[in-house]
Amino acid sequence: MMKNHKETPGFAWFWEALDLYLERHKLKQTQQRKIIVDFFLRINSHVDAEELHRRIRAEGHDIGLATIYRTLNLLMDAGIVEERSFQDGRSVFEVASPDGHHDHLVCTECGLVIEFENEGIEEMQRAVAKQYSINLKTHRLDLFGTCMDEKSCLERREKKIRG
Amino acid sequence: MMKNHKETPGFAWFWEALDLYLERHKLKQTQQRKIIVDFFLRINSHVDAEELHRRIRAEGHDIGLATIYRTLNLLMDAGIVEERSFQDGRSVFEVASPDGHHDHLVCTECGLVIEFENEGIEEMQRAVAKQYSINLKTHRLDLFGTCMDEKSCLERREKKIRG
DNA sequence: ATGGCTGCAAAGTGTTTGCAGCGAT
DNA sequence: ATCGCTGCAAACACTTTGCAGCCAT
Repeated sequence: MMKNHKETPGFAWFWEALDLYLERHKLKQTQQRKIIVDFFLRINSHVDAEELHRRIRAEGHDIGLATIYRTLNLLMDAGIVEERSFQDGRSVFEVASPDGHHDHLVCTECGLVIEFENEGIEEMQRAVAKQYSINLKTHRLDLFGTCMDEKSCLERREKKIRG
Repeated sequence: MMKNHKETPGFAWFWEALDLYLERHKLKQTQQRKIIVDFFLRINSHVDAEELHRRIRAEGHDIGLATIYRTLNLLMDAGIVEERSFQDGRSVFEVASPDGHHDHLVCTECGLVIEFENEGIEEMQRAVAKQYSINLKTHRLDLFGTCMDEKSCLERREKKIRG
């Protein structure tokens, strides 16, 4: 059973939601899915499909990139993963927060992503939409800048280059 | 000379900026560029490269899609056009507003794009960035919803389907 | 006549899909 | 024994690039 995973503490709800989704849709629990989800949760930050694939292969698992994409899409269908596109072309994926929407601060130097919520901004967005006669459904707010802490920023950048 | 265009009133500054850029970079003023810019300015809303190409061909001009892309990239290098990506995959282009940044309201039904500025939101963004120790450089805010005026929304949708 | 520009086709991205065989139920 | 799942390669959609000839300067 997928329920007997040993990794990714704190994400029991995620595994349970996945189990439920698979069961309801008569889908199967495979080794590949288990591994992909495990790695995804352990990284637990905004990863793209190829990065995830690379890390999984790096530990000796022979899983195809297509399967990574298929699994991420399945997790999105299950509503427990969300897709974002910060820099053009590449999508990154994150665990969906069950308690609502958040926006992102992205460091353009080191790639650090910080999630934040700000009710004040959201309220002003609703006002703007109303002003222009639009029924606001969703929004996307990304703030781009650079880390004030240059030391840790540089470290992250180097770590990324080294792979 | 490109200066002697008869179309796109109100965009003299755009043509002048383009002339200046071409001159400074020892680039040439060609028929194709003239036509592409003319169509782009006349559409004067958020178009993607293929849509622009389609409209230009529809009026009998034999210009390649690659040239459309190359010209749009040139206009971006010149700083008078900006690229946006609302719905994934496709980039849309708009005339850069010389007087600063603006954000977008997008109708997910008819594709209508409304530009707006809101200093209050921008100020709160700066506060958020500071709070998380990020030097804010730029941001991207897109509000997605549907038109309250369903009639004109439907009209735009139908017009789009008819081509 | 020089050297940038064009159209075409080919190559490049990131992502999806068809298929034959594999594996979970 | 089903029937979903996987890896692979091919297909996709959007964009860029190499090339031989064209055209603005």
